[in-house]
Amino acid sequence: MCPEQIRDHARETTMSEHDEPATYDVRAAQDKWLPVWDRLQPFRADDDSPREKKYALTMFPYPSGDLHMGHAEVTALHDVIARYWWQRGYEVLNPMGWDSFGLPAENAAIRNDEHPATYTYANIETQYESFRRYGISFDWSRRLHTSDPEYYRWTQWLFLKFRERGLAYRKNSPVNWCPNDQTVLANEQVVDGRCERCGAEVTKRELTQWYFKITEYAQELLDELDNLEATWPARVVAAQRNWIGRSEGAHVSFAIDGRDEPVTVYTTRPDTIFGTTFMVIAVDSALADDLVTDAQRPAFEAYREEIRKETEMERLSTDRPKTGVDLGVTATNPVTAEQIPVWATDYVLADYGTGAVMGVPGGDQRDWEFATEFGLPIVRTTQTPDDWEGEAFHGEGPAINSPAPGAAAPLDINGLGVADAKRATIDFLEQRGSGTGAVNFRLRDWLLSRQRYWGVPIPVIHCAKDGEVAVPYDQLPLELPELRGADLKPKGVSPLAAAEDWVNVECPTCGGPATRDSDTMDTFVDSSWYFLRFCSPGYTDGPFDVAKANAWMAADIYVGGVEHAVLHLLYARFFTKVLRDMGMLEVGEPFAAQLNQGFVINQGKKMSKSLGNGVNLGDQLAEFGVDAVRLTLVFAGPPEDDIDWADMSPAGSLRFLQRAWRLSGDVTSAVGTSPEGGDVALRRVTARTVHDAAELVEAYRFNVVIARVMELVNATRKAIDSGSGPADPAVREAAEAVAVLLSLVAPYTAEEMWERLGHQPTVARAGWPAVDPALLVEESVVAVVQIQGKVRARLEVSPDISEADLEQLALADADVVRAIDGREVRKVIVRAPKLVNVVV
RNA sequence: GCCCCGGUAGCCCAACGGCAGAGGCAGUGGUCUCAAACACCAUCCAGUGUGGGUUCGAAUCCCACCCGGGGCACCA
Repeated sequence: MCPEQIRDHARETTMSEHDEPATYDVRAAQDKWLPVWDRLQPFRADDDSPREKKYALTMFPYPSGDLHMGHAEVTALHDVIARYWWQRGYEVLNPMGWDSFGLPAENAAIRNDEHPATYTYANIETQYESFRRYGISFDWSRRLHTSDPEYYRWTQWLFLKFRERGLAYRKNSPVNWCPNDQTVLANEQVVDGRCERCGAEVTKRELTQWYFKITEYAQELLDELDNLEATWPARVVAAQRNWIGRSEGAHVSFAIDGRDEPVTVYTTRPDTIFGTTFMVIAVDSALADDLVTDAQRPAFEAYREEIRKETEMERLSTDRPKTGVDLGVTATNPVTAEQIPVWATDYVLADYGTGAVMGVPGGDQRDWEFATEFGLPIVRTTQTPDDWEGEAFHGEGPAINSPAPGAAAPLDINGLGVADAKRATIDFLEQRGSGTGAVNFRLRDWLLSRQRYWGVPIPVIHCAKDGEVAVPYDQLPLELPELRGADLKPKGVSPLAAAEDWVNVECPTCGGPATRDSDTMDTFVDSSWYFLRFCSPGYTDGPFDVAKANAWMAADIYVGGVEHAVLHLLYARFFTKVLRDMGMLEVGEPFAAQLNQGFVINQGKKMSKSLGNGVNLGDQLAEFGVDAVRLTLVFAGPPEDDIDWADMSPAGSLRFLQRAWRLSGDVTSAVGTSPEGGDVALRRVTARTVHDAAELVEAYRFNVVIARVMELVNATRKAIDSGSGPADPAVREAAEAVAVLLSLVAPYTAEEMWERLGHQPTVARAGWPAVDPALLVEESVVAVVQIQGKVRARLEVSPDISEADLEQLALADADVVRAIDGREVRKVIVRAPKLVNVVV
């Protein structure tokens, strides 16, 4: 298609014979209503409103370039809910801001030899203008940016408060390192051994870093998911449960030959302890280093060196042979008193449990492979099923060899099922003082230090004499030094460390020479509390006004991408719980309900530059207008499903909007005319549509709402053209309902309709149409008569017909009599007023 | 391997355990036009992934399997 042939749908205005425009000018409408809305400020949330409050939250974006299809989809869906609440008479808080710290700005700054703020704030302005034209009902007076000093001042304040409570601490440990971005990564940011952001293979480094003690809240974070199950997407709840990864088992102490301290292992299967034929320790743990004998040290260190060179990718591949080194010491099985060898290996993780595991090859496949590799004995402790052909068996079955036949042991669990055997073993260990029941979590503490510039400086000073010293609260915000371009190039240490004027300071305690912490915070810290700041964005006496936060929180809906299922959502939940424990919040969960939108894809594939299948939002908006694009995204299907743009028809959406708009021009009755006495059939459709639309919006079934509005438009069109005519007050009632319902998704079209119907702006605050309950009851319904489940007749009956009357009527019907054909009626099921089923 | 979600016309999607179709896209036929595009009007189209079960009656509930999407995974 050559460019001249591309039709300009949005601008097109055709005239009918009566000089009555058949379509309205989409672009002119956009230009016309934006200033009106600016003047009316219909979506400004009033903290002191007597109306019931609703908090409609959608994930704030990172300012990279202009808005794209993904932003368009999530905000269009979100806006249906926010605008619906306004129409229903709630006071709605619907704020927006930017998550404006982060790596892309820093990389752009290096590329262009400029300050990251230049890129950041230019993009924010671009996105802000696009959002405005896109007509989302945001309260712009509450706009915030996490990179503003007046915002990150409070991020630093919260960090210091967390630190005072022992929830922010430094420790030295092997951490995930992205060699490309030259910074550490949280566990959550490593996906399949690669950096979530850039895809580089992640390696390990031994570093001293800041952590948030999220593990202290692991149990509560898990427990509260039960209460969120009804209102959060199942996949998010499942993902968080998986990530927290609670397991129940026992700590068991093994005495070590020639060492005072025993070694404690964590196991989920204490009942298999009789099958423990060796012990394995994480090779990269301090414990392994401590246990190894002088004779074995050279072999151990060589092995450890070999392992350190591996990337995460290599370590995670499960199909390679097991490796390890004998540490040269022996441990004593506390139940059998047997001496077993102690090995170091890389298949045991240093930072989970105790970093040491009892090797039970009969019950654990990894141990089986290790035992096979090194010729260690294998003892089964659970009876395998008759048809078992596998190796290690971890299923249900009676305990065997516990103890082995003929062997003497102070404990005997033979014959017990797994659960009973576990309990008996733990009881025994507890009595002996060599073990205890224990719970473990997969969740690790949250590594928050980043060796980059464009983030929140960690407000701590390191002094040779006083150690870690907090920057005094009255010196916050601790602002970033002015660095740009080449200063920001990744060097493996934070660029802040090289800013000598900034990093060298006097110790606040002793006045001696000291240095600032040169790392910045993970940007997930910024987004863990922004929804609280929105409740009082200008507040200067704390991160937020406690009374206002308590008035608005929790958010009644949080709309956003499922890619944040564990990261952001888990961190935000953690922050909320800590703030509650600090007495600053009443709620312990930030998001009462949640909705995840799907992706916008094209031709069955994710949009990408390399595939060349990207759909540009700006082009779509220019061609079809804001309303048609929004309508297309909302109508496409259930919100959580992916939308394939190739299957969609924004032109069809625009056609529908024009059809709807045309109704408003056809209405001839005066504004304010009572619908009483209007065509009852149409009034019923209107009432039913308005009534059902409310339920459908609340169930997030926006696509069905649109379908129902289309039906209403069709019914109204018919009434005008071939029914009661344009002067019927029922037609006005219907057209006005269409305008209000459309205001949830097509604000410009709805406003045009509302004006043409003789009303003042803005339709967005017109209020939900009143529904006469009498109109929801049908005058007559069609009852279906089935013979053997097949429909044989239809009867028009009153909706409140009795079952007996309906049965009688059905059996008397000529078609029914013919269908029964003299056979004996064995049973008649009657479901008045809809159905009769005759069984013969 | 374990756990979640989903399979309905050519396509996107509807359907309190009760007539499989609400809406849209595409298609087809008309109206308009010198002709076409746009627009408008009309119309065609499946028995619900497979196999069992429960029920008077199953797209819907239960079981198994297949396919697709997602989460966790050397976490002891």
